[in-house]
Amino acid sequence: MAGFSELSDSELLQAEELREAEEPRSARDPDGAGKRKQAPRPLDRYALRYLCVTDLAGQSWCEQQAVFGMEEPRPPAPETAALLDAGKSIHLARELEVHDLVKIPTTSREDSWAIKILNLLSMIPVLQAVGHVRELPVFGVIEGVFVSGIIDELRYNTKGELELNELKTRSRPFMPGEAQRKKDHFQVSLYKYIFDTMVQGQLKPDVFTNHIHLRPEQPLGCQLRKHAQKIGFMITSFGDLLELMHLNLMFSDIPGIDCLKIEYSHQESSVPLGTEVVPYEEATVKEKAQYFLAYWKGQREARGVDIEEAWKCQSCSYSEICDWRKKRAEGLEKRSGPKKSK
DNA sequence: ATTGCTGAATGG
Repeated sequence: MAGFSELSDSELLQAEELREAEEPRSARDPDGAGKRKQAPRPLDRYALRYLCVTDLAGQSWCEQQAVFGMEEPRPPAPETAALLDAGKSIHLARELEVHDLVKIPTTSREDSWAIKILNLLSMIPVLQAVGHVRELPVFGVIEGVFVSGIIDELRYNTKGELELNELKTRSRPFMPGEAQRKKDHFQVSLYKYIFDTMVQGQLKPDVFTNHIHLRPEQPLGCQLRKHAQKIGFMITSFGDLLELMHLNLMFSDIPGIDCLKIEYSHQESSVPLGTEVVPYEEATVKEKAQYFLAYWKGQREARGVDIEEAWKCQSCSYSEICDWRKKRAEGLEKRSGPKKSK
């Protein structure tokens, strides 16, 4: 509590958790009413109005796993959970080095989205003045799908370039394998893609109303308005904020990201393991995004990993219900040929 | 919509 009460001019707003009673998914459609004409696209089936950057990155690891994660979320295995927790607290500690967290009560969906947008807007002048921010939110539309994410760290380096830095902490003291690096490269490339389009002024107010179905006329909560005012935004409705956001991004004079870096470090010893400079290939990023989003738009079936990456299944909590894995095993059996002839 | 609708990322 005490840690969160200090206010500074660079603070991160946080939606105060208000959990409502959860409704089981099965109770939503008690079947029978509407006859199915066509299978809905996965986005609609899971009632997803947007995807996160890490959802797409997760697809790069194993698409089938990412899909299971949406249809029946399961907690990770205990030892993985410990790893994630360790990673989380390291990230939080780093975040607190640069700004405080402030809890803001919310009463509407517009309020919670307003918090994310205010966080973004409040970080732009800090980036320009201090030259360094952490946990910067990004929003954009890729292939017609709204995508949201948070950039770990953004700074102007000694060369004056705008540099993205993503910290990855590891349990074992060496660099990750190819599959993991590929996933991480895609993750940071997506951040750049979204960030660049955002500062080009492409994040228009109607993106939030059309894709997320937020109401511009919705008045923002009192505490939220007070806070917005403190960081220089006089707003009453959510639409006011959207207009301000668009103008701010258009005229903020922020360049695109020049340089993408991933820093791997050992969790226990915090020994740096290596830094990867990720070459940004826009065409490749677009292609991959298009391929992964095609699944969510119902344009193709989900795929699991190929036999070469079957080792991933060992750390997957869905391995025993995965048909892709089963079919792959069956196919392998067939191909292994007539070993025993009677 | 009758009603209702998600912090993202954490690591492998």
